[in-house]
Amino acid sequence: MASVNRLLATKGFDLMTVDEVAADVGIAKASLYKHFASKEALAAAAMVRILEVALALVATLQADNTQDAFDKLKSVARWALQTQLAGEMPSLPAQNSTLRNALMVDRGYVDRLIELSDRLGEWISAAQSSGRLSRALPPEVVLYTLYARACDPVPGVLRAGGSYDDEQLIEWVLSTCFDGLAAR
Amino acid sequence: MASVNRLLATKGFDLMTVDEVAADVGIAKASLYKHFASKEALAAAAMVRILEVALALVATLQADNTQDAFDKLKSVARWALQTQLAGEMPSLPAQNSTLRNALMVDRGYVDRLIELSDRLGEWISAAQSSGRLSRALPPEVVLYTLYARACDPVPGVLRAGGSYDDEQLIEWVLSTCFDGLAAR
DNA sequence: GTCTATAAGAGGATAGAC
DNA sequence: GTCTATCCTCTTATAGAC
Repeated sequence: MASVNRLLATKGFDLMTVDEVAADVGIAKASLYKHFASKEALAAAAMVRILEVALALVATLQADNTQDAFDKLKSVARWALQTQLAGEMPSLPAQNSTLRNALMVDRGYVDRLIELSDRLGEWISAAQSSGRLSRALPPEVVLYTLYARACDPVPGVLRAGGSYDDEQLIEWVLSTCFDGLAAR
Repeated sequence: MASVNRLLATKGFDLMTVDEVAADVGIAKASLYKHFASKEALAAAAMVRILEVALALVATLQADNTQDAFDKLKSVARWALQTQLAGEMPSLPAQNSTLRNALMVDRGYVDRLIELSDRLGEWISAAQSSGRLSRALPPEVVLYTLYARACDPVPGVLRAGGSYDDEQLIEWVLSTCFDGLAAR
């Protein structure tokens, strides 16, 4: 799973080959196919794994009284960016690819994605009510934006081209996301 | 080129097959290879074409005295989102793939990308000086963020899932980009 | 559960006629 | 410039022994 997540993060689903995964794990490809029915199933398992981690983080944050809903959303976004820079955030396909279809019929994946969306949705509503999150945006728009930013290519590009440390870089990307490009 | 741009936009480079392009154009695959040396060259030509359009837009905006630098950046972003929703914005690969390497040695592509970046960079500096664009962000971060938003998957997802018209949807995405998710 | 070997097919690219 | 036919490599997936 760790190998798959890393390869999925760096190359994406289509460019990741099962041979590569097998080589990285150190077993034969046929052995891998004894555990996973297909390449899609392999990727789906990796996606489920990262969703589990996300759900665990959300559960921890829910018990935290020192942060309000807005801060919690930001904490989740920060974790996503950190995970992405660590090469552990599989980049999911936007609309294309066979993977998308395979994931959408995978109960384990869909159920967890819905659960995560529900939890985040509650925080979005709360943060809009409290006035910290923009009320001009439909909750749907906020949710999809957060999902998209979790796979944002910007941190990777900045790290590759730049002389900034990861900490600084993540704060800037978080700022573009929550504060926007315009001055405040 | 139009076919390639559309296919590149919907499926991405890796999932787009030369057979598909040929079929879409209505000629044999071998005929296509008489005009373009490789699949990479085909995609590069499409990328150059969209960069040309972008540069033309920038040139037009430069002559416009009714908008300041900040507004011009926003206009470019709006055009990018419209083009993307029209299925004419090829989605470039972030860091992975053979395409990236092929593009980076393609003089026609690199020269135009640098020119575009220079033009946008001037507006970014000006907009920061005038105080409309955040001074807390390095110009580099702003530029990469704008490029990334031009290929943002959010508008496509929102359109697929939603009952909003394109106009409204683009304004929301522009808002998340320039104003951020946080309330102002 | 792991392996070697191989099937099956997709897809990039080319040969060579017209 | 366009076509048909073909090559060849890469990749997913399976057969079957140990």
